[in-house]
Amino acid sequence: MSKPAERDEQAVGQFVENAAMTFAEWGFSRMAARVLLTMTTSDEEALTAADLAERLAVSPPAISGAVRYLMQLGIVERRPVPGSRRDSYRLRDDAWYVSAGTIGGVYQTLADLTDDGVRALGSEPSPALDRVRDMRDFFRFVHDEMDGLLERWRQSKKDRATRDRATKDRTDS
Amino acid sequence: MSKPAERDEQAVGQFVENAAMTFAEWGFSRMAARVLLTMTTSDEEALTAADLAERLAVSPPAISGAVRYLMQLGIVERRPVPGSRRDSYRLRDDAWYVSAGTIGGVYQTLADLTDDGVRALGSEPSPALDRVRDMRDFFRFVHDEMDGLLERWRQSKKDRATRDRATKDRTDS
DNA sequence: CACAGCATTCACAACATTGTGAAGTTAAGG
DNA sequence: CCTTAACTTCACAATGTTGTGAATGCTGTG
Repeated sequence: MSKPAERDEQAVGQFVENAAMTFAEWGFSRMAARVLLTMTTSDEEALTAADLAERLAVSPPAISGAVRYLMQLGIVERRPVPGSRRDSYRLRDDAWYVSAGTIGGVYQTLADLTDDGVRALGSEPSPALDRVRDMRDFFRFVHDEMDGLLERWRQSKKDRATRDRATKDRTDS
Repeated sequence: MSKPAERDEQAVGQFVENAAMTFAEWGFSRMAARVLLTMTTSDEEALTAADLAERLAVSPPAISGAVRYLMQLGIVERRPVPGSRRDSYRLRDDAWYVSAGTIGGVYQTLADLTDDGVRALGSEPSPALDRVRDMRDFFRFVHDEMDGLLERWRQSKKDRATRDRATKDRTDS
């Protein structure tokens, strides 16, 4: 058995920044993305605002805004630290599942919005009406598919967990 | 039978701007979104850059950048106008299908990026490793699901078209 | 082959975004 | 009840983004 590779702190930092920037390009708040990735890559169960501020070398207000954003998306939970005035922040176990659901809600918004467009175009047949109806239907379709997709993801994750546990059990024996 | 509702130009304009802004919030280039929606809601098969510039009250360079963006995503096609030096731009029929595929590619990028994170964390078991692996698997999963989802959309659209044609045929008879 | 008509590129200016420092607010502990 | 430690709000400054006008390049046509 080869010796296990160790955590490469510099590479982890690069990954955090790279992934955060890719998220940001997608409309995700930049600082929130950096906070999210920092939390994802740290072994601590929960981090305080001060921890995050230090690791990212930014000021507390920046953290304040970022965690509010993340909490609104349901990705992060706030917990008071017993015996201290600090709050700590913890990633929800099902963070990706939840955030995907939230993001999926955008398709509903888009579908509703597009329905306004359908109405604005009148009932007379026209190429524009065809296109906008198609657009609306597409958004509705994707929204409807989202539920099934997330359910399959959860199932797939559960299967993997079961398999891994079985492997571990064999190893233990 | 009630008289058919007519196209409400003002409402259409509002829809264009609303939808464009929603797209923009999602990382879509603002002007590109306005161009896309304008094309979607116009009855003409194709529009020239000048048409677009006039309808949106912006300068030609803005259109230039926007259509390049849209062409890169495979949403729009450029066609020379016969008998003129102008180019015209046309929405692809399968615009939503194609663009969704392109956007789906982001999940591949994210999965690859996250795989770097997995490597950076080393092979020693740790909470961080679990989380980042989970993240990578999620992106992979969504990417893999995308194909099936788009196939189902295409099928659903085809079914609808068939049904509509049947309805029309009955009406015609 | 020169000109006319578009599209594009470039530098810039207006605008929006985002993180900082300082002041304000809340709550725990002496 | 006052002090202190944390989080938050606010105004501002730095920065990045985005569309404009002027200049440039390209292409078809007479």
